[in-house]
This record gives sequence, C-alpha cells and structure tokens, in this order.
Amino acid sequence: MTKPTVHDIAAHAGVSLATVDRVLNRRPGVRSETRIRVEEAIAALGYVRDVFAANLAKGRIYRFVFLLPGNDNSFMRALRGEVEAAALRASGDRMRIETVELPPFDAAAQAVALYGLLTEKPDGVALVAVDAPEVRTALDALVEAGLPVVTLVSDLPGSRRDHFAGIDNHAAGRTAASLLGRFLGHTPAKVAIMAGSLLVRDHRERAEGFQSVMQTDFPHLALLPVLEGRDEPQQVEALLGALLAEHPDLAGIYSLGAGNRGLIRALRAEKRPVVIAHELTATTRDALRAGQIDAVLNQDAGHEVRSAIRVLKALADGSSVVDAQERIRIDIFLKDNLP
Amino acid sequence: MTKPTVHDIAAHAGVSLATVDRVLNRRPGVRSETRIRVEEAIAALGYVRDVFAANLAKGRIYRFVFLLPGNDNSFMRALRGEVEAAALRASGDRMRIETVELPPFDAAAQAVALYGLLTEKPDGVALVAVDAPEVRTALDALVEAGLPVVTLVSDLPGSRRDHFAGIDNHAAGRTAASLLGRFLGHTPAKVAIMAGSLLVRDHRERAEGFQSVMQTDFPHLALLPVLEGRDEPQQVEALLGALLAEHPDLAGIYSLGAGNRGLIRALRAEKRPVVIAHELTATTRDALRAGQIDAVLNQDAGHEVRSAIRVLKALADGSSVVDAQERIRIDIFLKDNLP
DNA sequence: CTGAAAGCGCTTACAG
DNA sequence: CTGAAAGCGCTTACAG
Repeated sequence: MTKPTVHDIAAHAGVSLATVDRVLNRRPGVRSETRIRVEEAIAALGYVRDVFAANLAKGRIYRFVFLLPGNDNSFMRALRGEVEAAALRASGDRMRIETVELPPFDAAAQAVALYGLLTEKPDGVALVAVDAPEVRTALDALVEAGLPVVTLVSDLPGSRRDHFAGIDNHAAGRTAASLLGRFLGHTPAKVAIMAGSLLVRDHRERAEGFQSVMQTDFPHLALLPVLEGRDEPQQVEALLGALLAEHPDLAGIYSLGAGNRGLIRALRAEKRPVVIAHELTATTRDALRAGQIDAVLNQDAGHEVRSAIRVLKALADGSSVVDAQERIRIDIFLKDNLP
Repeated sequence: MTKPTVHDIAAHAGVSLATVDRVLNRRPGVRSETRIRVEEAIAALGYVRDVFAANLAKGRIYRFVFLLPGNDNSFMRALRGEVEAAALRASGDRMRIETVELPPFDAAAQAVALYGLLTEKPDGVALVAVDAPEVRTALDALVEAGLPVVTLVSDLPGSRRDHFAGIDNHAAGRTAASLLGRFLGHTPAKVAIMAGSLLVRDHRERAEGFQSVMQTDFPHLALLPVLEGRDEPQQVEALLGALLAEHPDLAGIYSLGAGNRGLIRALRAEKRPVVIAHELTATTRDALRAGQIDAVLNQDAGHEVRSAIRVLKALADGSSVVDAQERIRIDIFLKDNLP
C-alpha cells in the first residue's frame, strides 16, 4: 500500500541496495541474470523512484544556462528580468541558472557561445535562437553531445532542439488579421503592416499569417507593402509618418514588432486607424487604455521562462512534462481584460 | 559559498542539530538565549531550509481535498478530469489529492462536507464555492482552524479563503461586450444575453460586466432582457428559438453560460447573429471553426487546478507563490488561434 | 532545556 | 559482479 522503495526492491530481488541502484541507473557491472531479477521486482512492485531523494543523495545541482540577446527593448528587458527572478527562486529547487548576454542578432556570437557550452557541459541550455545555419550546426552539436536544449521566444526549425518555449507566430498573425478585419467592417480600405525586420523569423511568420488571412477572409482590404522599422521608435515614427502623408485614409495598422512608442507619436488624433500591436508593455498598455491601440497580442515572458526551466529540468532527469502546461498561449488584450 | 545547512548553523551557534531544528520549526523547549544565538547564526549564514529534505525526513505526504460539483457539462467534466490527472502526478511530489463529488448548486451539502473536513484535517482544501451564507460560515471555520482553503472557478467574496484560482468574471463580461460591439459596427442593432442562471455569482458578474460596457461604449446597441437557460441545451434552444422568432433582426448574442449545443441548434443558416460564447469545448470549438460562433472566452481548467495545487502546497509549507504565475487569464479564442 | 543517534529514499566510494 | 557502510539535509524519538 505504501510506496515501494529501493529497500523493497532489494528484498524482493534478494540483492543489495547498490545493485538495485545500478540497475535503476543503467550502470554496467550487473550480471544480466541479476539485472532481470531486479527489473522484475521493479515491475512487480510498481516502483517509481523519488527523483528528489535521488538528487539529494547525489548532491546534484542542476546548472542551466540561458543565452539571451542584450536588446534594449521592453520585451527583452522583461525576459531577462524573468530569468533573473527565476534564478533567485531556483536555488531552493537545487537549480542554478546562469545568464549569458549576447549581442543581438549576432549569429556568430551565438554559435561561439554554444560551442563554449560544449566543454562547460551544463545540465541544460535555453536560447533565443538566431535563425542562421551556424547556430543550427552549433545547437545540433550540443544535442548530439546529450545536452538538453530549449529554444525560447524564437525557434530554430530544422534544428534538433528538444523543445520550443514560445508562441505560434503564424497563428498570432492570423489572429491579428481576424481581429483587424472584423473591427474594420465591410467597407474597402487600406491596411499597413509594420514589422521590425523580415529577416527575423518570428516577424516573418507573423506577417505571413496576417497576409494569408487578409487575402482569404477580407479581400476588400488592401495591404500596403510591409514596412520595416527595425524595432526602433524613431524609424517606426518616420516610416509611419511618411505613409500616413501618402495615404491619409489608412484604416488599419498591424504592428508586429517593437518600437511602438514611435507608432503612437506618428498617429494623429483625428481619423485614427485601427491598430493591433504586439507585446504588453508600458507603452502599449497606456495606448490601449487611451484608445490609441485597439488590441495587443502578447506572449508572457514569465510563462515562457518558467516553462523553459520546467522542460529543461524534466529533460535533465528524464521525467515527463504536462504538454498542455507548456503550450505558450497568445494572450489577447483589449482595454477590458488588462491584467 | 555552498548553501549553508543545519550543520553549519549548529556549528556556528555551538548547539546540536536538534536544537537548530527546534528553532527552525518554532517548537518550544529552547532557552531564549539559545534561541537567539541560533537565529543569529541563521541570519548570519543566510540559511534557507531545503523544504524537500525536510519533508523527506518527516515522511510527510500532503493531503489535499477537492470539493467538486457533479455537474454534467463539458467544463465541469474537464475540471474533474484535470484534478484526476493532477492526482496521478501528485504521488511523485509527495502529495495525495482526493476528490469529493457533491450535488451541484447544493449549499447545504457543501457546508456539511466542509464541516466534515474540520475533523479530517487534510493539509488543504479546494472547492468550487456555492455562493451561500452557510458555505461562507463553514469555510471560515476551516480557515479559523488553520486549514489552507482555495476557491476554484467560483469564488466566495467576503469569506476568509486564502486564494481564488479562477478568472475575473466582470472582466470577461466587459471583454465580451468590447468584442461584440466592435464586431457589430456602428449601426443600431439588438443584442441578447443568454445566461445559465443569474443566481450563480460568475454568471451574474459576467452579465454585469457586459451590460456596463455596452451602455457606456456602444449605446446604439439595444440589450434585450437576460435569458436564463439553466446551462441546459434544451432550454437554451427553446428560449433562443422564441427570441429569434420575436426579433428576427437580432444582431448579436452573448452566451455566458453552458448549453451551447442548444444555441447552435437554434441558429439558422441565414442571417446569423454574431455570437460570443464561453469555454472552449468540443461544441464551441466546432462552431468556431464553422463560423457559427465568432469568439470564445475560456478559462483553462488545467491551469486552474494546477494553480490551486501549487498555492495549497505553498500555504501548507509556508513558502511563497509567484503571483504572476497564479493569475488565471481569460483566454480569447478566434478560429485562428485555436490550440 | 539540550544532545546523540537513527532514519526518510536514494547514491557513492570502497572492499571483496 | 556484488554488498556493507556512510552520507545528502533534515527531523524525530529518546535520554539525560
């Protein structure tokens, strides 16, 4: 009735604790006959090991490394803050979490950092992946070496990473299109897309998702060419200012990157277009309240970080995860459901 | 550099482990002089106790009881399923989770069950609260006796429960109004509200939130009197059928309770009103895909259950929770971001 | 009021 | 190839 322990298995199989342990941990040096006897006992008693007690005995402390870009925008700052906060809590759970800050969008730097971890051998690695072949190669080398690797926020499809902790950016773009289309109604009108850079995978995916739903569901809305504001408020403001001068009748804007401070500044009070933006920051939150932005799609940095850690831990000690718990949602915020 | 343990404290304070333990656990029988010496050592070394090692030594198994209504609708079935699933995983974390199924909407039965727990003394209780004075009194008696109590899905304001694991239903109603108002545009039109029962707190709050935003933001939309379908498909279908016969020009429906199968049946293909419903079930998901429902507001039963358990555990061993992690979001699903 | 010793479930040298 | 003993960080009788 009470949970069986290693002692029960040892007794049942007629061996010592050490032998049970060897079988449990698939270590060599056990006659196959003995091994089988122990395995039968494990099965017969329905033994399931107490991972924590094991870690306590091992004196094991999980060491996880987060490779984070040093971008100076609200979202990345928040992400780094969440990793920081998790690191503080982590010590209680026998985990040590280290952060390495890398120059943003720098594939070479990220690849070098990954290769460095190959010798450092932490218990797991999380990274905001830069979408480049050398990163893919370096990442695969880590996985090959048996290191658990999780991509965070930005995925690296085609690589062998174990898990992606982030949102489905195609779905985000489609959702933005659906909302914008519904908000705009049936009159023909013009819609603009402001991206950070289409060289970045998540931005590209959002744009694609948005365009595909616009074409199929809202053919009466005309899409202007995608603008790239580099996630910089200044550039966003300049580009949008020019666009509004050219198309004073612009009816909708999908801002799928950062730099929304510039967007707000470019909008004039009269004849405001419907705006859908990404990431709940101080700027977008205020704009939502003030009615300058109509909806914000958000990924919760805290969820993403905690999920990445849970998954790394599970990978490190071979336990399983609750899939539903690790699915990162696209939050939709209107002024009415702000947290 | 390494984390200090009880041994370090004992050495630093010049006492035995037993004494350190007594101070750590605020047990009596320590001279105040000694106690102070130990406390100083704890502070000086920055000791923080390893909760798991402590539980291992204590042989402690947390016992949590979930009081759940036996309602036969998709959401409550899913909720019970999630508790079940969590119970299976729980044994690995030294927790035992028991479920007690109660007749739905039965305040007396719930109060009796709560008083029963007063003598059973589990380590924590979670309940889908029935909004009635006798439940409040019983719940407060448990809290008074030192039992951690968490309300789940349906809160009991004015009670002394430690935590509520559920969504803000006012905000949900406001959000529904905002979406529906935006989807309907500027032409004057009629809108209906279908509730389960206004005697249930969450339904009442959703209706209130919806009405308030409708009045202030969309005065051109006329609200018809609230219908109460008792969360029964049959009743919902009948009521809605009659309503549509009377108001063939009905433009929008906010279905804030259950029984949406009936709603789908009542809708005719031609001249479909815009519909916003609650809870992502097989029915609402299909209807969303088919374009019969335009948006679904959802509370994630899995999140709610896992959150309730985390909070109960934290309350039971006096540790702290990550507030942001325990805030239950209102998910908004369009056909484009279905999980 | 205080401490020495055994034990929770597991692992790890070390001997044999 | 196998086992006895000590130990991870904490708690709990039991003695004194």
